[in-house]
Amino acid sequence: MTSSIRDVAGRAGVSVGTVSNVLNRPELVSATTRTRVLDAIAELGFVRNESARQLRAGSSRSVGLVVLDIANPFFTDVARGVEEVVDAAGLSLILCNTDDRPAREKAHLAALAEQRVQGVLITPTAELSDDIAALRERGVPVVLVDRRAPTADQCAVATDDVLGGRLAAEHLLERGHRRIAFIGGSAGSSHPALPQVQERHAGVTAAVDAARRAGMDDAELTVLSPADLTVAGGREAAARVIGIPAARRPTAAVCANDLIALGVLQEMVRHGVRVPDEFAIVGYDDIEFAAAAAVPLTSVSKPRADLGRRAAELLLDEGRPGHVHQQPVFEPVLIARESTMARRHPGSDRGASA
Amino acid sequence: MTSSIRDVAGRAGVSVGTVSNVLNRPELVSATTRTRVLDAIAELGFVRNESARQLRAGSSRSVGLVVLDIANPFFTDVARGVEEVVDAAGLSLILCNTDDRPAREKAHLAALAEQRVQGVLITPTAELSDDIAALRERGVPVVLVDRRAPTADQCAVATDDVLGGRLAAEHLLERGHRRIAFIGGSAGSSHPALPQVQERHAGVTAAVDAARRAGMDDAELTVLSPADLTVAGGREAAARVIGIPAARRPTAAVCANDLIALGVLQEMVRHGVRVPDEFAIVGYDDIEFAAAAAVPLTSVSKPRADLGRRAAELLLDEGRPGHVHQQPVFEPVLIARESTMARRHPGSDRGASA
DNA sequence: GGGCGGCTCTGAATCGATTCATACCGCGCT
DNA sequence: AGCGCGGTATGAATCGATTCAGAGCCGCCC
Repeated sequence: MTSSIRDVAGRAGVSVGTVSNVLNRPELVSATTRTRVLDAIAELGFVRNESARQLRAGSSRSVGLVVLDIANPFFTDVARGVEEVVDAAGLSLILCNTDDRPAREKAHLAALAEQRVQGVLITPTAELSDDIAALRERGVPVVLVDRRAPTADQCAVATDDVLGGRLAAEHLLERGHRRIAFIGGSAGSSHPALPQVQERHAGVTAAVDAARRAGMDDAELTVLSPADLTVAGGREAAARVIGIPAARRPTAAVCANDLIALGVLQEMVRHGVRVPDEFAIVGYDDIEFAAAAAVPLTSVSKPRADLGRRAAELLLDEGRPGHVHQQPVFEPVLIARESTMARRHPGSDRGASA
Repeated sequence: MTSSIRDVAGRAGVSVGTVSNVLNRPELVSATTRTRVLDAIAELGFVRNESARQLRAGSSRSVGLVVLDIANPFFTDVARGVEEVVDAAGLSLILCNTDDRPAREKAHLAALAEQRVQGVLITPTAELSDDIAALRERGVPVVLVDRRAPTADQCAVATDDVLGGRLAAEHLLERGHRRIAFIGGSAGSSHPALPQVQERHAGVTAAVDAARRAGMDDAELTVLSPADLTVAGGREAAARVIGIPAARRPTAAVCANDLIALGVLQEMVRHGVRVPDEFAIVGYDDIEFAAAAAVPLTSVSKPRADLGRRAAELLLDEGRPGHVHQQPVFEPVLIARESTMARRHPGSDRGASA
C-alpha cells in the first residue's frame, strides 16, 4: 500500500542512501539519478514517513501551542502570529485547548512530550503546574505566552496588565465615573484567578485609590467574579449589577476581557440600560468583535499577533547556542470607542448618576 | 538526557519486552515486576517516544482538522465538537488553518500525510483539490465538514444551506421587506465562491422568485460580493449598500455568515442607519457573538458542535470493518432576534421604505 | 604508469518501541 | 519420573529514514 524509501530505491535502481540524499541533500546527487529517483517517487506516490525520520532525528518538526480558550478570539489571533513564524521556519503547529482545566493541560503536555515537539508555547492555567517545569527539565524549550515568568531562567512574553487596568480605570474616572466595577475578579470563585486578571484588577484598584487620594473621595470599586471569562459570564455579572439599587449601582465597568464586556453590554441593552449613557463599559484585549459590536467597545488593546510572533521567535531561539532568556513586556494602549463616550471631561461635574 | 525503554529495562533488571508489556498490556506482567518497572520509569522520568511507537504501528494516534478560518468562531465551535470525540477515543487533534488558500491547504495535507494521521476532517477551499482525492487513495480516511460530498463513496457532514438561505429570505419577506440583498455572493470575485455560500445564495434566490410568483411583483434581490467572508468584508459591502440611492436601496440583507453580518451591522450603525427599522439583517451560522451583538442578530442556526462531533464519529468509523459511507445533512433553523424585529407581519403594508 | 582528488553512490548501523516465538519455572496429575 | 500447562519473561526481528565510512570511477598531472 504505502511505499517506503526502499521501494523507491528498488524502482529507481539505486540504494536507499541515494534516495534519502535526493530528498535531503539533492546537490550531492547527479542530475540523471535525481530525476530517475524523483520519477520513481512520483510513480509510487511515495510519501516520507515522518515517524521514521523523527525517530532518527530525535525530535519532531513541530511545536505545540497550548491555549486557555480556543473560542476566545484573542487566542486565535495569538495563534495566527505564532503560525506565521512557525510556518516560516518549516515547522508545523499543534494547537491544544485546555479550557483552563489543569487536567486537560496535563494531558496535552504529556502528549506533546511524547511527540518530542521542539518546544511548547503555553498560556498556563491559573496555577503554574509543575508539568511545565518537568518539561523544561527534560530539555524541551517552553515559552509562556501572555503570562509573566516566575523566574528569570525562562522566556515569557507578557503584557503590562497592571498598566492596562490602570488605563481603563483612569479613562472612566476622567469621564466622571466614580462608582466603578471590575468584572472578572476572583473573589468567591472556586479556583484562583489568572494572574493576568489579578494584574488588571490591581491596576484598576491602584487607579481608584490614586483618585481617592487626589481628592475624589467618592471614588469606589466593586468587584464581581463571574464563573468564567466568557460572554455568558459577562451576562451573569451584568445581571447582578442591575440588581444593585440605582443609587449605589456602579456607573461603569472594567471587564477582565472582551468576552465578558460583550456579555455585559448585551445584558445591559436587554434590560434597557443605555450604554454608554447609563452604564459605560471598558473591555480588555481589543478583539475584533469589540470594535464590531453595535455599541463599539472601548478596550485595552494589546498586540495580539505580535505576542504570538514574539513568543514563537523566542521559542525557536531557545534551540540556538547563545540563547539568552528574555521576558519582553508589551505595553497596552486604551482604544476609546462609544461604549464610554458619554459624560463630561475631567474633574468637575459628576452629575446625573443614572 | 532522555531515557529509552532500554534504560528502564536495565534499571529494573528486566528485558525491554517486559517494559513494553508493562506499558501496553500490564495484565501480562506480575505485580512485583510491574511495580519495579514503574518505579524505574518514575526514577528516570521516562517518556515514551511516540515516533518509535508510530513507526512500528504504522500510523499515528492523531487526526487532522483543516479549517478555512480559525478566527471564525463557527470553526472553533466545530473544533470543540471534534475535540470531544477525538479526545474520548484517546487520539489527539492537529488543527490546521488554511485561510481559504489552496496552497496552504496543500501544504497542510502534505504534512498530515507525512505524519500518517489516522484521518482528516476538512472544510476544503472553494475548489475541491485533488490532494484530497490523493489522500483518500493512499487509504487515509477523509470526512468533509460543512460541505457536501461530490460522490457517494465518501463521508461528509453538511447543512442544508439552500433551506437556510430560503428560511432567511422568507423571514424577511414575511416582515414586509421587498428589496433584499444577499451579501457574500461570488459575482466579480477573483476566485469561485464556496459551495456553501452558493447554496445559501440559491436558497435566497428561490425564496425571492417564489414570492414574486406569489404576487409580490416588487420583490427583488441584489447580490454583493465582499472580498472575503469577514467582518471587514461586511463593512465594505455595507458601505456599498449605503451608497445606493434610498429609493432603490435594499431594506434588508441576508449575509453569507455572521462575521459579514456583524460588519454590516457595525457599518450601518456607524452611518446612523437604524437596525432593524431602516435596515434589517440576517446572519448565518449563529455564532455566539451574533446573540451578543448589542442589536442581537437574527441568524440561521446550525448545530456547530454537532457537525464536528458527527464528522469525527464518521471519521473514526471509517477505520472499522463494516463502514458504510454516510452524508448526513443537518437542518438549519432560523433564530429571530432584534436585527429583523421591525415592520409588520405577512402580506399587507409594505410602507415606510426608509 | 602510478597516484591523487573529486564526484557519486553504496549499504550497514542506528534511532526506540513493539511483537512474537521461545524458554523457563513450578506444580499438579498420572 | 514424566508430562503438560498456565503464568511470566526474554530477546531478536521489525518498522522506515538518515548517516557516514568507504568503494568505485574518471580524469589529470607528474
